[in-house]
Order: sequence, then C-alpha cells, then structure tokens
Amino acid sequence: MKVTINDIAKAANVAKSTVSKVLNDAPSISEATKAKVRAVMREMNYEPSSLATRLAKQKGYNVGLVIDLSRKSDFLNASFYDIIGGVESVIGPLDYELTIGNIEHVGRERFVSRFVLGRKVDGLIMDNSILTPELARELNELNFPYISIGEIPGVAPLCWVDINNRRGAAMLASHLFTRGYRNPAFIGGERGDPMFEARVAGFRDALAAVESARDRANKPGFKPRERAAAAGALREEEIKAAARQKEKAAEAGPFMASGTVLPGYANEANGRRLVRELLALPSVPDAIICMSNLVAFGALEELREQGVSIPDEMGVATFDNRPLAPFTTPPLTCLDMDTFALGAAAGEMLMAQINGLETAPSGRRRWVEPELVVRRSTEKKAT
Amino acid sequence: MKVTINDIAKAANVAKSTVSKVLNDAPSISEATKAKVRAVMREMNYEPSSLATRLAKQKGYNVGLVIDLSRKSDFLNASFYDIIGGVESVIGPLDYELTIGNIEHVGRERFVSRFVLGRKVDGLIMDNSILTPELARELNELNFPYISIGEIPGVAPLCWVDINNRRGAAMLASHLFTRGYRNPAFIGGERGDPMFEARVAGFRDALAAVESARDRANKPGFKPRERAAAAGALREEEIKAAARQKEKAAEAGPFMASGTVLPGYANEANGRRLVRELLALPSVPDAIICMSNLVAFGALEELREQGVSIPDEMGVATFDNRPLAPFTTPPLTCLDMDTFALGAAAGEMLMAQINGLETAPSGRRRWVEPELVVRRSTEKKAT
DNA sequence: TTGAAAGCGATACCAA
DNA sequence: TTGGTATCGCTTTCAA
Repeated sequence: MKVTINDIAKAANVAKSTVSKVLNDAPSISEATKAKVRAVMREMNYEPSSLATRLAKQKGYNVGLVIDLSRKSDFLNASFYDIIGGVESVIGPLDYELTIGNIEHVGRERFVSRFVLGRKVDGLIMDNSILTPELARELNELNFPYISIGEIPGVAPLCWVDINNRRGAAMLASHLFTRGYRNPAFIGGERGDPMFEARVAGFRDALAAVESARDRANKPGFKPRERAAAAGALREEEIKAAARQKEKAAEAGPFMASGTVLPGYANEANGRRLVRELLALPSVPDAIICMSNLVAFGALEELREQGVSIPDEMGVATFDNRPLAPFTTPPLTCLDMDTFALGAAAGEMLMAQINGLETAPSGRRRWVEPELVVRRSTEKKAT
Repeated sequence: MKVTINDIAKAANVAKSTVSKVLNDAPSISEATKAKVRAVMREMNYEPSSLATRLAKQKGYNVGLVIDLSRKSDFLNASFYDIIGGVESVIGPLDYELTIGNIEHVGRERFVSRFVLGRKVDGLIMDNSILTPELARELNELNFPYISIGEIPGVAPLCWVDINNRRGAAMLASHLFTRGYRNPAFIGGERGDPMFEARVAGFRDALAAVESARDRANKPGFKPRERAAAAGALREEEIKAAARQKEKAAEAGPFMASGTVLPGYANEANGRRLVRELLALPSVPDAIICMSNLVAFGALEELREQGVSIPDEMGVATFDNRPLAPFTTPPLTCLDMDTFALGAAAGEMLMAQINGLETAPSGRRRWVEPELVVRRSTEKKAT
C-alpha cells in the first residue's frame, strides 16, 4: 500500500541508509546514485513518513499554539486568523508545523506533561491569559522554549511579543491634543489587566508631556523635546504636538486635562454607562479614548442620544480597527494593530529559541507598533 | 534527561512490554503490577512519547485543517476561531490533534504528498476554495478521509458540511413577506460561487411559494401548505407566511415580486453601486437581501444618502450576524450562522470516516441551519 | 562512496 | 499474567 524507505532501497538496489542519505542530500553520496535513487522515489511516489523521521531525529518540527476556547476574547477572536497566519508565515518555510491545542480539554495541570514531556511540540506559543506565572516558572525549569502573546510583567526570564499598548495610548491622546481637544478621558478596561494598565500609562505619558509643555511655556530656555521625551516614550510628532499645544494653551486659556480614567469591563453597555458618568463630571471631558470597539460603539450611541455632537463637542477615538471602527457613524479614529506581524514576531522568537540562537536579554521581548488611523470621529473644526 | 518506557521498565522491574500494557490499561495485567508500574511512572514524571506511539500504532491521531492564508475570505476570517473551536470540541476528547496547514507554502501539487502520503494526518478538513474537484478525486482514489467545509456540487462521493444557505435565503425572503414587503431583491455575490447560487435558489424558493399562494388565492380547495412545500424546502412558519401573504395580496392589490438578483463581488462599494442600480429600476424593490455584511453596510449608506428611509420605504436584511449587523443604523435583520456547529459537524463526520464507521450516503453531508435574527432594518410599519 | 547494524520509543504477537 | 522480540520507518555511527 504505502511505500517506505525499504521499498525504495530494494527498487534502487541500494541500502536503506543510502536512501536516507539521499533524502537528506548528504554530500558523501555521489551525484549518480542520488539521481538514480531520486528517480525511483519519484516513480514510486515516495514520501517519507514524517512520524518516523521525527522520532529518529528526536525533533518534533512542530510548535503548539495553545488557546483557551472556552474564553472568548474579542481581540483574539477577531485576529486569530491573522495571528495564525503570521506564525505560519515564519515557521512554515522552516518546515515546522503548527498544532492547535485547546487547554479546555487538556486541563491546566496535565497540560505541561502532555505537550512538553510528551514531546508533541518543540515550542509553545500562548497568550497571557493562559501563561500563568506558575506555568512560566515550570517551563523555565524544564528549559522549554515558549513565547507569550501579551506581556507578563514580573516573571523574569520570559519571552513575549505584544502590541505596544503604552505607545499606542500615547499616540491616541497626542492625536487628540493635536486636533485641539484639551481634556481627554479614557474609558473601559479592567484594573489589573496588563493591557489596560499599559494603555492608561500611555495615556498619562501624553498628558504629562502636554502639561510639561504648558508649564514651561513662558520660561526661558524651554526645550519641549527633552521635556517630553523625559516624560514618556514619545515620538517626534507627538512632541511637536505638545509644543503646538503649548501655543494653543496660551491663546485658549488654562489647560485643564484632568486625565479622567473610568475602568469597566469592555462592552457596549459599559461604553454607554461610562459616557453618562463622564457627562456628569464637574469638568466634562471634550474627548474620549475607548478601550475597545464595543466600548466605543456604546459611547457613540449614548452621545448621540444625549445630543452631544461628534466630533465637535466630543472627540472619540478607540483601540482596534476591527471589527467596527470603519463602519460607525461617524467612523472612528483608531489604532490599528498589525496582528499578523504579532504572530510573525512570536514565530520568529520561538524559532530563535528552539534553534538555540541565544537571545540577548534585549531580544527577549518584541513590540509591534500600532498605527494611527484618523477618521471623522476626531475631526474637530479648527478653533 | 527525558524518561522513556525503558526507564520505567527497569525501575519497576518489569518488561517494557508490560509497561506498555499498563499504559494501555490491558486487562491481562494484574491490578497489583498496574498499581506498581503506575506508581513508578508518576514518581518519575513519565509521559509516553506521542511520536513513538503513533509510529508504532501506525496512526497519526492528527487531523489537518488546511487553509489558504493568502486568500482573505471575510467569512472564514471572522469565523475561523469558532470553526477551530468546533472541530477541536469533537476531536480533542478523542485525543486527536489539530494541525493547521497553510496551502500557500506547501503548494497545491505537493500538498497531497506531504500531508497524505507523508502520513502527517489521518484526515483533512478544508474549505471548498481549496478542495478542487481534482483534489477530491485524488483523495478519493487514495481512499483518504476528508471533509469539505462548504458544499461542492458535482463531485460524487464527497463529504461536506455547510450552512444551509438555500434555506437561509428562503427564511430571509419569507420574513420580508411576512413583514409586508412585497418586492424583495437580492444583491451581492458572484455567479458560479456555490454559496451565491444556493442563496439565490433559496430566494427563488420563497418567491415561488408566495406567488403560488397568490395565484391560488381565490380558487376553491386551495391548500397553501402542500403548494408551498412543493415549491421548495420551506418550513412551516414560512408556509404560514405565504398563506398570510395571500390575504395581504387580496387587500393590497396585485403582488409584484420581480425577484431581481444583482450579483457583484461582495464589498461595500458594490453594495452602494447595486443599490443605485436597484433604485433606477422600473419597478423599484421595497426590500433588499444582501450577500454579506459589507454589502449591507454599503447599501445602508447609499440608501441614507439617497434619502430612502429604512425600514419603511426599504427593508434591508443580510447574511451573517458578524461583524456588523448588530451595530449598523438601523441594526440589521440577519441570518446568524452557527460556525462553531459547522466546525463540530466537520469534526464528527471526519472522525466517523477515520474510524471506518461506514457513513450511509445520507450521512455524507450535513447542513447547519441558520437562525433568523430580526432587528429594526425590517420593521416596516403595519400597512 | 556505500552498506550493515544499532537505535529512536513505543506496540503487538507469541511463548513461557 | 508476564516477558522476549520483532516491528513501525527513518537516522546515524562505523566498517568496508
């Protein structure tokens, strides 16, 4: 039925070890026999058994992508295809396979044994909701290669890739300032969630940069660049924005960003609720940064119902381009995340680990930079 | 470093064949030795090598899900996570793994050899854009188990699972009639695409049922049920709808459904364009069924710009609930597809094939029934 | 440059 | 109820 290395050896009148060498293109085999053997292989439609190869080579050529199918993360859900695509794009050409593991059925405890000790895979990729600090420690002890999608602060020798959420939030806030908004708020997300914390931190970075610009506005020897750079990881455009904001502040009176942050599970209902809270504040913000598309959608709805005009009275910006940002009324200014690149980065780091390319400490984490997509929801008329 | 069956045998003072039997819980082994061996295994943290097991058993315990990452199907993209979840939910508990294969890197020709002859997997799941008739024939010849997601008309002994698109379209159209719309059109989709053809067929089923109801309206012995059932695969509610429509027709004058179908690649721009075409028709439809969310979104935009009120002057319904239907203005009536169930069905059929459960011809295809979700876009005021 | 034989880590059949 | 041994299909020394 199925043709094996022995069949080829017999048919080609050589030893099976010779066939094996031809398979691996060993330099010790003459071109003549190589050609002969290859001809036979082609003729008999031979394909080596990957199982046998992997057993003999003691290498799985397989990486595991572990997911928790019981938990429906909006983000993962929408970008899963892209992440897989990214991972595949780097491991595929290296002849590695991708197997999907569902932690739901395996169980958190038996998980390590099954995948790692059972040598099903040579490396693991998982998101930070699965990769608990304990699991990380266990894998570290076993010296087993793995990558986390999403940062995990605290666990020491850990490799991760993540969207640069902190910079992203700063970009969003800075964009709002550039557009003339003066008091942005941040809504949605849960305390303790690393992604939320990173974004809030970025939000504060931008506020600090702008405030610092204002404070120094009239002092001699003011250097907005250095100031802003010191306040957080800001880019040149953002620093320029801060400088411009400085001038605006002079014209438009005191700068009042209160930096309101209202957490809440990121769904539509909370988007609405948090906007109501915002509108009841003593100093009502004039712009909102939303944790997710759903929050933003809820916010948009509520603002419409309350008769608040977007973008003139209130600017709205959000994280993620998908699935809704281009399709709301008005379309939402947002941060587009390159999730394919995220997957590819994870794949690359994992391959580097597996193949023992010792990663310098700096190479142990990789940020994928988000991209600002400007749409009508923040197109404030020039004031 | 890693502990194997030999280590266990030595440590437990038994033959390795005995250990193997314990591993497989063979009845011939005494409880005493089982307990002893198991204790040793636990102590030594032993986990059998899946590679070795699979080689020895000559079974891969692995199914391949083949995708074409270069092609971005909106549908697959959005539901990929769910489909995977569905597949996993049935194969996981059976100790099968899921490996993702990207046909982009493998190449269409070398694909069969790699996956099938290379015995990487025991079965294949792929969508109908990958599973060409030639490939199907090849797999049939090899007697290799595979399932197509999405029907492929024509290829004889082929297993597939699919959303019941024909019934879905009929449900949508029938819903429109029930709501008092009288001349629905269908826009978007490409001729030759099985999904498009199936939906158009369902659309016509519903038209035929209603027309038949009208034709017989005043004749004695009219039996709407039998009539409608004969016209297409319609459900009871739909038949009732047809009957009600009959009465409406009597009050409201002649029934005029022209059954306009306007194909076009399913994107936003075509949604707009096709709506313009619709509005220029001699007999302008009063309702639209859209091939996809993007088409529907374009349609909504265009209608708004043209000042056509939804749902009063024009009803709009669409396929798919995701990603936009709940979030448009007005929210879209749609057909929600249970893609998790689709994946699960594919997994079940594949497992049945792999395990040689001879599937009766009737079991060779499985429809997943869509669900109608009614929203404001078709809430015509009672006339 | 080629071949023979010993693994890789399990399973499975046949004796004991 | 257990143990010995061939086997799965390929790789990898080590001799020839």
